[in-house]
Amino acid sequence: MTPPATKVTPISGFPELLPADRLLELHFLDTIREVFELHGFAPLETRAVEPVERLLGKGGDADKEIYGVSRLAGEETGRDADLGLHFDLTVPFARYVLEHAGRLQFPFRRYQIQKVWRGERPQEGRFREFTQADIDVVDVGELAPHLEAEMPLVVAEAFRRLPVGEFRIQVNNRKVPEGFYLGIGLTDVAGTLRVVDKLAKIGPRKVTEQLVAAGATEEQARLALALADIRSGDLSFVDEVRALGVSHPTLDEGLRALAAVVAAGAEQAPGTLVADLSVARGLDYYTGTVYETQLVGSEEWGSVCSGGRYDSLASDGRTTYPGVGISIGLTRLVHLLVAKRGLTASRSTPAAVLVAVVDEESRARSGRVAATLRGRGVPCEVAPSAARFGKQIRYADRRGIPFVWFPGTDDAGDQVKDIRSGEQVDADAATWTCPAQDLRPAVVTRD
RNA sequence: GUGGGUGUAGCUCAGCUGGUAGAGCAUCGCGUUGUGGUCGCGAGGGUCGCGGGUUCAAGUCCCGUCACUCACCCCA
Repeated sequence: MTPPATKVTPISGFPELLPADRLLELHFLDTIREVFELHGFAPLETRAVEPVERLLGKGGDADKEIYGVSRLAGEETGRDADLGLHFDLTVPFARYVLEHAGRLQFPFRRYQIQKVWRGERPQEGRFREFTQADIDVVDVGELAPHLEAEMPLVVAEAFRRLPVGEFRIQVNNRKVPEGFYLGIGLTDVAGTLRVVDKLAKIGPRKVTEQLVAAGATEEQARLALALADIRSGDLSFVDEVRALGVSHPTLDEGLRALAAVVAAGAEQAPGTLVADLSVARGLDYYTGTVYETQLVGSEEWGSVCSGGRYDSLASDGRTTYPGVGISIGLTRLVHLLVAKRGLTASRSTPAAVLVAVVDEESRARSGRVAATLRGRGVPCEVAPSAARFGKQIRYADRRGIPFVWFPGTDDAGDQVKDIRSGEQVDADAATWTCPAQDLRPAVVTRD
C-alpha cells in the first residue's frame, strides 16, 4: 500500500534548516546558554500552552496573533478550557512565578530558551514559529533599578562571543516619551509612539503628516520628532531633552532611570549601550525601560533582541512581582546571518572522522576504532558500506568530514588521512589527536 | 485581515503569436576492482500547484481556488 501522494510544500513562517545551518544555530544556542549560566540565571521551561484569557490583552494587537489549540475531534460541549500557544516567554514566566512563588527565592533569575508562536503574516526574518532566548529577573514588591542595566550587558557578552559583528543595544524608557508628550499636550501617547517609531522607515515629513492628521499641531509634531532624534552613548541626552524646554514629572522620572542604565552600561561595557529616544515599541506590558538591538550595517533586519521592564505583569492582586527581561530572537538572528551574510557550519555533521570499512568481515574492527576515538571525545562514524575507498572518501568529502581513518590490514598499522590536504599518516586510535579546530564544526562563510 | 507578485525536475530557471516538456546545477552509475575532488560518457527523476472553461489541440488563453512571496499592520 502506498500512501496517497500528498504534495510536500513548505509552510510559510515555519522555518526548517539544513544540518549545517542547524549546527550553526546550535553553536549560537550553546554560547548563549553558557553566558546565561555564567551570570547565574536558573534554567526553566514552561509548557507551550496557556489559558487563552491569560494570553489576551498582554501584547496589544498580538491578541489576534495567538494560535489556539484544540482537538480535531473535540466535542462542542464539555471541551477543555481554551488553550493558546504562548507568543513570548515573559507572559508564561509571569504566570509561573505566581504559581510557584512559595517555592522560589527572590529576586529570582531565570533563563528560558523555547519556541514561541505568532500568527502574523511572515516576511523575511519574521516567522510564525521561532525560538527566543530569554533572561528575566523578578522580585517581590520592588525591583532594583540596577537590574535594568544588567540585562542588556549579559546579552552584549553573549553577542561578543558570537560571529554577529558590531551591534548596538538601544535603550529608552517609555516614561520619557510619555511624560514628554503629556508635557506638550499630546494625550494619545500610544498612537504618537506608533507613528514616531516609523521615523527611520518613512522619514520626518511623513511622520509629521501622520501626526498632524491624528490631531497634533505642527509645533507638537516638531517637538515629538526632535525628541526621537536624540541618541547618545553617554549622559548628554539628558541635557538635549532639557533643551527642548518640556517639563513633566513622568519625564523627569524616565530621564533619571534611563540615565542610570546608560551610566552603568558606559562603565561596564563602553560602546554597546546607546540611549535612543526613538525606541519605544515592544509588547504592551513594558512600563519603563525598553531595549532593542540592531546589528551594525544590517539595521533593516529589525531588532534581533528586545525586552524591557514590566511592573505589573505578575500580580495576584495582593502581591506584585515586578520584573525586567530581554529576549534574543535566535531564529531571526541565525536565519539572517545565514541568508544575508552567508554564515554556516564547516560541515553538515558533527563527525570529525569517518572510519573506513575495508570489507564487511572487518566491520567490527572499524567499529572498535570508532569506539576508541569516541572514548577520547572525537566525534566519528563508521562508513555505511565497504565500497571502494574512493567512494568512502567522497562520502566524507560531501559532508565536510575532514578525516578518513583507514584500519590497517594484516600486520599494517592504521592510517588517517586529512582529505583537505591529502596528507596521510600512520596513526593509533588510542593516541591520535584531532586538531582542536577540527573537533567541532566551525563557523564559516559560504563560498 | 488588506493590497501587489509568482507557481514548470531536488535547486535555479527557459519554454515566443496555443501544436503532447528542456537547460544548468545536484543525485546515482560507469570510465577508475582500496584513495575522492578534475574530466568524459550515461541514467533516473515531471499528474507544468489544483479545479473548471475556450479549442481539433492548453505549460501557454480565460475564470476560480490554493500555496508561496513582497508590502501594510504588528513584532524577535
